[in-house]
Amino acid sequence: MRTAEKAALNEWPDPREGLSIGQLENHLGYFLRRLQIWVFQDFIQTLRPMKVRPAQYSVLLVIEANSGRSQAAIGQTLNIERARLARLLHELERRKWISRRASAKDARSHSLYLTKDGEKALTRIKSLAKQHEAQLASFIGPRRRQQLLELLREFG
Amino acid sequence: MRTAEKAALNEWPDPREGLSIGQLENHLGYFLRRLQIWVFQDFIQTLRPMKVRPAQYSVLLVIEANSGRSQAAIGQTLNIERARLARLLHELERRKWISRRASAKDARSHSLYLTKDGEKALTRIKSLAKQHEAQLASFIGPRRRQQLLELLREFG
DNA sequence: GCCAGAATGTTGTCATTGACAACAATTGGG
DNA sequence: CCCAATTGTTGTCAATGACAACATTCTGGC
Repeated sequence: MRTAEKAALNEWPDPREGLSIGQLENHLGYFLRRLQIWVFQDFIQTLRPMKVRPAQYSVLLVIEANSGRSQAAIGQTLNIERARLARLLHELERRKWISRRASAKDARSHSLYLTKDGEKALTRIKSLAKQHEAQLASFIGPRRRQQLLELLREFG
Repeated sequence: MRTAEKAALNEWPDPREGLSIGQLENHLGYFLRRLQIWVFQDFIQTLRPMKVRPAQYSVLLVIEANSGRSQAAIGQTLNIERARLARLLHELERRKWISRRASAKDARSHSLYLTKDGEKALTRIKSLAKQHEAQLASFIGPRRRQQLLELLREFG
């Protein structure tokens, strides 16, 4: 029997801290969350010079890739609720990284754009994000990172 | 070029909502978080009859697997901060699922045990958790679930 | 063209979570 | 014995998700 199978059947107490995690061993959500927390904390640390958090970063990238779209469209793409996105955008606007113009087609909605400042900031931000992704690769192994990415990408 | 590679290079706009997620396509953390949110929401929904949330569930399983250990030990195992764990345990104690006794060895610490009620509840809870895990497998595919579990387990 | 219902963005509120600090009681090393 | 560290508790703050109410605007059926 291989190592992974033994662990899956929980034949060993996990030696870490001397405590076993019991049947958590078989819950994908547990491990998913642990890694996700590690990744986000590393992201936040690495991007600290620009004071950008993951949600803000995702909004900036989606605006960059879809210039002029509405808040509703951005929010649906990222699964960010209207109210929360409105407040996120206020902050990005306060920092002069994005601008919102009244849409020509629909007076209810705002078209979102990166400003020149925003583009400049995003260049630096992407460079830090790249560094973060490299740290992640070195933590979990570049090959495993790639495998995980491919397995997960199909549910975006 | 294969589909995954095309997507990785962002040659297509993602047709969902008509918007592209831009360079998020290459961020493991983004996909990790999306799936993690799906998993936790399904867990919370499925366990609603018992009103148990993921953190509570993980604490119950670890106490079950490590009867009599201290809050500090449980907290370190699950990466739950002291203050938060204290409040989690108050709630579980209020529901009469766990008991805390003064430790014989160290008067500062509390030994944690499941009560009879707790064991009974945990049986039902585990059955719902099993149902949740089956739903997850049918959502992402049993094979992919197993692959992800094995890839992630090495960082518990 | 008109009106009811839907969509859009804004603001307010609430519950959960993570992080941190302060504190009392207790332990352990020197 | 004394001082630093540990344990558990409580309080506070910031970030987040969820939800409701609201004004404005659009859309579809008539």
